[in-house]
Amino acid sequence: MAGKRRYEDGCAFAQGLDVVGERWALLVVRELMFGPKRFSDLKSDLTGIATNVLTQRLTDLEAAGVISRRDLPPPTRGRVYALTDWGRELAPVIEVMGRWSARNPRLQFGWPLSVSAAMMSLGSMFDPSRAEGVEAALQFDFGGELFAVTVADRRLRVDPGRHPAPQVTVTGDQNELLPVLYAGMPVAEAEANGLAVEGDREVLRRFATLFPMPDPAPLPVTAT
Amino acid sequence: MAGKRRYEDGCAFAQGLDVVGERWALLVVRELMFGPKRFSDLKSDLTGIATNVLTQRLTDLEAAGVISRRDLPPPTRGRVYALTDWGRELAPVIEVMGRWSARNPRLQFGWPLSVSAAMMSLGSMFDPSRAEGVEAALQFDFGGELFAVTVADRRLRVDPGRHPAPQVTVTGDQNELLPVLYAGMPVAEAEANGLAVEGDREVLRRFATLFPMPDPAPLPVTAT
DNA sequence: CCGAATCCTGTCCGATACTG
DNA sequence: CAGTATCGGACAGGATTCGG
Repeated sequence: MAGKRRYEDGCAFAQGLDVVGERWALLVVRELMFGPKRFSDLKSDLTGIATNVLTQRLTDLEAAGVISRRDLPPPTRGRVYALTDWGRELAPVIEVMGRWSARNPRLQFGWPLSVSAAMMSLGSMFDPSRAEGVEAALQFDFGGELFAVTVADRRLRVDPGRHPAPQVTVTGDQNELLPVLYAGMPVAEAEANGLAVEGDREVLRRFATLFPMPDPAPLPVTAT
Repeated sequence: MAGKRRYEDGCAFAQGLDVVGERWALLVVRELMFGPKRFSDLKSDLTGIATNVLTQRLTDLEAAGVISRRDLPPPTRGRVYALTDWGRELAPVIEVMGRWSARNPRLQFGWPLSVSAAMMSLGSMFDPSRAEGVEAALQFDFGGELFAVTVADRRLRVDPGRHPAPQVTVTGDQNELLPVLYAGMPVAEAEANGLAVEGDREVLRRFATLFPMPDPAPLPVTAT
């Protein structure tokens, strides 16, 4: 419940911060972006979140209309949390802010990304102007979570589930793939690191050129 | 300073939240979007912020490279805070999130908007598809803060300062103009409320059709 | 075992008073 | 004008416990 600390500001943006501006809230949304999850999945994907905080966020986000909870039918007992249509419309917010954050001069590359974070980052970093004439159909399998990724008509699609006709299939840990996309690591090196690539490696290599990293912003002139 | 509570998440988006995800941070950025401001201006435009919190945010945002502080040359004693180039790139983040928030089913219209909030909302709500063939040149004067607003080539520009050749000039309180843009209030009614309109009222009337309000998202099925 | 409620502790926020 | 000092209270973080 909570005493609901709010900005009393007529600005819709500020009222949006009242809904999803609290700590962890947008990360919960990010984790649900590709489909419903259970409490324990959220807890393990959001490393560091406390159970009571997660409970609180789920309660608040449901009350606001951003997510909904559903009880699973037997035999799979349990409940899952899913974005509402309105909640799913936060995807551009996450993508645009992710793109801004890519210029963070203090960006850290050491920490791992969750599967959802890695897949959302594709939409953030995709550059349509580089996709002229590119057609690609990829399937990713990150520990059993499948994604169908398609580039066509200068657009990128990232859908949960199996791809009907992939040209290349990538299986392994998402954190082994990301250096190929964002740091120019050769595909062969990622394979040596444990990533399994089946099919047309050239499609993956070409795909990896569509996600340019922007230059980092300047650090402040720390007069400390 | 401070023990800097951080998500230790490799996701650039999450690291962006580490920079501008704290309470009030993005509202400070919003207030600086059209030019530098002094501490006391920020304090009065952000109704409800405590001075120590504002100090803390300005310190943190400067350390992160989002804003910079400059001491004014004599005779105007004092210092001002300005966005860095990287900080200015947060404009799309605020606009996209503002657009999402416009569908908030609990959106409150009672509270006033600051001048910067009102001007940022134009960029959020502008619909290019409605601006086909529209050319408009407006000047707004909100208590001495001037803005040059231009629609041309299906694009909207909102710049601080005087417009070189306005077709219509609006003077008064920004909160008297907004119902004309977002709630279909007739220009004449806003004038009766105290807004001063000089020049071609038809330009303003046409301008007001470019900012459609989306349907609110459904409220959750409160099964309390 | 999953989802959540309940401690307790530490940090951050909010409001006001005060100072260079 | 531009902050600092102070303090109560709200919220986050972590561990433990409870109910289905």
